[in-house]
Amino acid sequence: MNTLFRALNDPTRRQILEILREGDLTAGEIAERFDMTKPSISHHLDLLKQAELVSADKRGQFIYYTLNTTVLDELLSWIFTLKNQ
Amino acid sequence: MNTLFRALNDPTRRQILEILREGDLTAGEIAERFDMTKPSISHHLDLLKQAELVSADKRGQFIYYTLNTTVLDELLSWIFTLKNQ
DNA sequence: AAAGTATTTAGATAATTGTCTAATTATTTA
DNA sequence: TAAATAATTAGACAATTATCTAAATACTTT
Repeated sequence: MNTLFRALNDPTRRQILEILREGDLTAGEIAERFDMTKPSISHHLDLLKQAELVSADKRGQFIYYTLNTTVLDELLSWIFTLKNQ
Repeated sequence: MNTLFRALNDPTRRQILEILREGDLTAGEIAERFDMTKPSISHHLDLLKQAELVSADKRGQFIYYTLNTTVLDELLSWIFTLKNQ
């Protein structure tokens, strides 16, 4: 849970997840959408990957990133427990 | 959302929320349950209050803290949107 | 009013985090 | 094989955060 919350605790990373909801993108395509250097985006992608919120798939020269929402189920049930629901 | 995620991004604060799920407690009672000084707990309570995850109710010399899960609804719908559900 | 209890505020410090530039690795194409 | 392209890794730096001790505020009880 710690890694998950840490990953979610940044607006850029949350926006990356929202963008990936529309479909897979390469690291470069993701970086294009932000006013930030590629190494910075690469670092954010790494944290998202650590939390298993995205998976990286290398195809030739490119690395495609895919949203992975499975790990959010754990978060959902934590919230529901808090809400006694 | 930023304040909410920031508040949730700490194991002590998440544990405070879990404890308050069982019922309201004073700041001192909360602090007793942690191996941490009262000022540190007070600081954590302040961040939870900023995120509106708890509310503070002063009764005489004591301040009772109450869990407030309403703000979690926003988080739930953000997660559901990500999951396309 | 003074002493005691509950809690917060202030200020300091070490650790973590987000960002950058420069360098490196890996792949493709001329 | 050399040059170009995609992406990461390394290293530095400023900002933020978690924690502590000491001091201040607020209320209660004697």
